Amino acid sequence: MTASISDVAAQAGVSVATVSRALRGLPNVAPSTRDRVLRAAAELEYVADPNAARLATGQTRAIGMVVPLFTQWFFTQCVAGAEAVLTAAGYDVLLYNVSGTDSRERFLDDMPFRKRVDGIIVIDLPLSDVELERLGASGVPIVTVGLRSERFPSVSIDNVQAAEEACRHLLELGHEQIGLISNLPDNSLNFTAPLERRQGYHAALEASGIKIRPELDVPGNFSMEGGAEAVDRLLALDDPPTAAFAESDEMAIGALKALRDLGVGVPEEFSVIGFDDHDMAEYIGLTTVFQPVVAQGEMAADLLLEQMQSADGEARHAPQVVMPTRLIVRTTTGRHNPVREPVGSP
Amino acid sequence: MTASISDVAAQAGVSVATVSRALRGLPNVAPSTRDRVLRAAAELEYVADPNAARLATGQTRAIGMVVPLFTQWFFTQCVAGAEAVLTAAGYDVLLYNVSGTDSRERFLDDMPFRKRVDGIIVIDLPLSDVELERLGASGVPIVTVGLRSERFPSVSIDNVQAAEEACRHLLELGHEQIGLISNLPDNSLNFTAPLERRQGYHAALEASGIKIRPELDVPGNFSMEGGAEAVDRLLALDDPPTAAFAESDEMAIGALKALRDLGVGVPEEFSVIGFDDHDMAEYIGLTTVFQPVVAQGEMAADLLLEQMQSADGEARHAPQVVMPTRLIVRTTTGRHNPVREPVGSP
DNA sequence: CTGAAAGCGCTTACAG
DNA sequence: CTGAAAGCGCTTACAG
Repeated sequence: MTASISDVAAQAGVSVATVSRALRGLPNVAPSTRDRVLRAAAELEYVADPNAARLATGQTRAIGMVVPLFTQWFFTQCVAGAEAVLTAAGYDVLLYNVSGTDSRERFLDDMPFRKRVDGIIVIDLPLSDVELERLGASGVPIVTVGLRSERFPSVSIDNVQAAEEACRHLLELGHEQIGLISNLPDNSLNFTAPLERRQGYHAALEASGIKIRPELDVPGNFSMEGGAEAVDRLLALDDPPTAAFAESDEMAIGALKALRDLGVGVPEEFSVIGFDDHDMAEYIGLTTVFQPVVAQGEMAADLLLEQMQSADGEARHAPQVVMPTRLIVRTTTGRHNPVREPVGSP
Repeated sequence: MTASISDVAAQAGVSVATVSRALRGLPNVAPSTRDRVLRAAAELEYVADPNAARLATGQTRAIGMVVPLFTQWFFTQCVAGAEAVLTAAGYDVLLYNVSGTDSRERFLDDMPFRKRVDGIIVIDLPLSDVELERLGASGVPIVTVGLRSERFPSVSIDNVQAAEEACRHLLELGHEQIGLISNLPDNSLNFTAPLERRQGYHAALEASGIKIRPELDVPGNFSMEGGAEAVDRLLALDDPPTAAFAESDEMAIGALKALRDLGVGVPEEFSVIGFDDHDMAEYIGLTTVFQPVVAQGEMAADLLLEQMQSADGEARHAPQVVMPTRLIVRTTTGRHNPVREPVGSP
């Protein structure tokens, strides 16, 4: 029903080989025959069947983006960045939404991207060494974002240092009891970001000679709801903190809501700092640490394209790109102000 | 390098036809040979090349999602909904990000999805009748979300009525001068939602016998930034409104920020209502009108799957699903309170 | 500069 | 229940 290459060949009075060459802009086609072919193709509204081309060449001209839970802000932004450069380079982009531990297992077992794409970008999926090895054995070029490994090129940020900077900001404002709002209690998916950010939190406190109180480390599930619950928990403590570092802006926003509901003034009575610089952070006045998200996606796509070029042949080197972060102070953090202490206390 | 069907056939000692049947679970394969084939496939880590299957069957088992600007909340949620049902049904999902008028033209001209997918879901891309006809002529099943037409199945909401309800809420609170924060000044992409929501705004005011003041209708670009600018504009008016209806929550959030910066109390001095029930609306206390976004995506996927079933054959009927919305009152709207009027004025 | 032909890896009547 | 063979629509040496 729809035109194939032989229809075009017939219409133009040439062979299919010539049509193929002419349409793809290959050299060694007489200008006049190229014209004839182009005209015939246009008349027939011909589009080449990519599947036939894929079969013949072994290249799919498609790449897969694997993300856990792509409705989260970080992932959508990152995918958008990658998508833009991939599309510009003429690639189709396939979405693999790998959320939950079972779909994760299935993905790793089946590796459904094989023979479907020329490469994949894995965003923030934590992978053990043997899992990395398995993926690598599939033969498809991979770049990871968030996760660093020797095995594949990656793009990420320095979570430890960024988190440390966030906490130092709180310390400099005079806070000593600082809550940490982190991931799920079990971190069943084993994300690395929470681990590293926690490490930065510890480093900052220790550098200030402040004792770590484990009860100040509460789960926030990387969601707004979780952030709100975390605050409830922190403020129910006997000796509650005066500030909190939330490992994502979404959790910070949840925290802010809980504080509002509780009637706790921000930042007069409690300071909150987030992580990401979510689009909304500016509008909410949230102090946070900025990370370039779209740019990480773009960079990942660049790395993948590059890696696919040199896929066969020369020794693989796997560049590890670390992008800069920076503290952005807005209005949810302020000086520690022991207004609630009994007047006249030491 | 990677195993093909004939490798499996050799390993199992059967023909490729039998391998094909066995692996796809077709009937008429002896249990013992099926076992043998399965074992051989597992040993060789065989995966069928989908491109070959596509070529042979003419079915791609892939569907395309075309979205303008998918970093916006609405689109990501909607895509997530559709993606989940499509993936569950065994389809690959391709992303077509059609943002900007030029990429829109290119998309409509080339229809790059032809021969690549079995169907597409078009989210909120406004299309003229001739454009719809062109898309339809491509022969690929289509369902639209947001846009209603006789031509294709669609899922949408009643924007007019929903917007009317939002404005009625403001009117019932005593507001008479109500700003409308809408799309771009030119609406160059010709989205239908802003048109319909504006219509609802007009209807509500007219029903209350309130005169429409065109200067209260300001562009907000469906972004937070635009929402903030819109408020600046409204409050610079000689006779400023006391409330505003923003056609999206993102614009409403921008508006809220501008009001905060201006030191205008919400809702004591100014009320704001949004549209969408964005994930964050609850956390911000934003009064808004809820629309089911993920569910619209899911429904679109269901309709598409259904439509693809009956693609050839019986007369096409194009169901138009309209999903319910509802007002959610939170804390950004309140009674009109003419506190700023000079005391003792009539 | 151009064409005939093989081949990519599947699926699917058609026979048996 | 199974196999031989044609065919899907391209690309790519190989000849000329």
